[in-house]
Amino acid sequence: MTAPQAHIASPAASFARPALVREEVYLHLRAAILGGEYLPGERLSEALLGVRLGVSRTPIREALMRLTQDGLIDAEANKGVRVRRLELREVRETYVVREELDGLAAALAADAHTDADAALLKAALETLERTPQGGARQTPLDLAFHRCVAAASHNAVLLSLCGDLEVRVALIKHLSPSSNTSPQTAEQHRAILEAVLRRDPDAARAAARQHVRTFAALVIRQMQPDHPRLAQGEQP
Amino acid sequence: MTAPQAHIASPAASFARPALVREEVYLHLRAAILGGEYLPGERLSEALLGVRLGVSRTPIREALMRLTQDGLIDAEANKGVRVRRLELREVRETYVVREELDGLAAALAADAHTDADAALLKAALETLERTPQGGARQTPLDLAFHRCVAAASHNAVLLSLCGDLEVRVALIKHLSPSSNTSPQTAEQHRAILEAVLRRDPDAARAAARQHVRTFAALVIRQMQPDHPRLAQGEQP
DNA sequence: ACGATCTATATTGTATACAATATCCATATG
DNA sequence: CATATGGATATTGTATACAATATAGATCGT
Repeated sequence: MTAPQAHIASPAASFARPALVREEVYLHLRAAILGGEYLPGERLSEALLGVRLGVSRTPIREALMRLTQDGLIDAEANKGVRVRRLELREVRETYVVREELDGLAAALAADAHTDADAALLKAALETLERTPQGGARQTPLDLAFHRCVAAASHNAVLLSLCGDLEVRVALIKHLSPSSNTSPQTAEQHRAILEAVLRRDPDAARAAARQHVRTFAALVIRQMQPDHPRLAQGEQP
Repeated sequence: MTAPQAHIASPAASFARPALVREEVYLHLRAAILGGEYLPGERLSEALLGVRLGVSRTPIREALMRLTQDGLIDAEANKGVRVRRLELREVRETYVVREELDGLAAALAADAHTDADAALLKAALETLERTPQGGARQTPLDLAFHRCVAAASHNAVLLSLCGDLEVRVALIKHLSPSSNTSPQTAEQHRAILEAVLRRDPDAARAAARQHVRTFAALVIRQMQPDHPRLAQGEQP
């Protein structure tokens, strides 16, 4: 292709950062998968995606490889890739680790946060609380708050890991959007924020861990095979 | 290239699993970087690597992207990749997280390990203890022991994360190979093993965390700018 | 009718060709 | 002499071509 494709970047291609086709493809596919546009088990053909996005197979392949390492798709040699089907076991394992890492992040944030971090945290939580519950709009704001906490830890490695774990679980979040609307969620967020602001690492860690546990229980309950929301039929 | 290249797989190309060129290239480059064959800051040209390994640029590029996500190399758009230069800050941050994750792994292993895990753990530690100290041969055995602990946790997500973190720090391990030979290392390994075997999660966690702290202190000390071993001159 | 094998098709894996960007060195200019 | 500028060179980014493997359907045999 010679002419740059116009239909990848959704909001504004005007001052788009990437300029690298593979980057745009990666972001596009990631959003599409996490948004439930492609369902677990669905096969992603390189050629088809190339035609659909108006680019050659090369950047498609490179984006698919990144997504594979992200854990969003499964790749089999000579057989292409499929959107990953998260098993209950993996979700459970992920939350066990997240409880530890989010707890660490909150504890570190309590020690290390700056005034700027504090302002960001307060702003993130206020935005979140002002948003009506239950909508799909709440999920990204919830993620933003947790990312702010991780960022306030001033530990880039930890921040990166928390993000990776979050993305994986987000694979099934769009199937259980009601997780955010638990009545306990709001006050737990407050508890985390307050412990961090008062520079109490132990309380911050405990609050963050409790929050992860609550959240995990909700998500996992909805993943039970008999739960109405996703009695997802296996598609071979 | 039409003829399959023979000089990538070092030990035995006879029953090599990959069969995918990009996989072989990935493993080869990873080992080379971790082995210190390519030094931090060194530029890796796709064309040159392709010629050197006897393959085209395509699998090289794909391997380099994986290594980028692994954190072993830095990629800049239109400017290629360089072997990552680990900063003291990142090493410190990594060990803070590792202390938490290795501790968790040990605690879970104490709860969840099977008889087979126990046998593997004992074997790994015995092999490690029988190996003369100080040699480069000890590093992989040390890693193997820790991987056994993580595996005994029966948490695949955690195992994967521990591996990722380990690989990153291994970037500078070859510059400070003496870290393994600390007199405390051996007894700390024993302490972890025994706590796990007696199914004492708290003790296992404490032992693992202490071990990471000890190890981190050694590595970080050797990274100080004035330390003789690596007063590595910046190469622009 | 059922199963196996073989062939046609489609898809992935690798190689190469072309385009765009960066790098470097020589030259010119203040 | 230092700095800016221009073009030649090299390297990366993308597209396409070719090879190898897998998939599906048809044909043949029992």
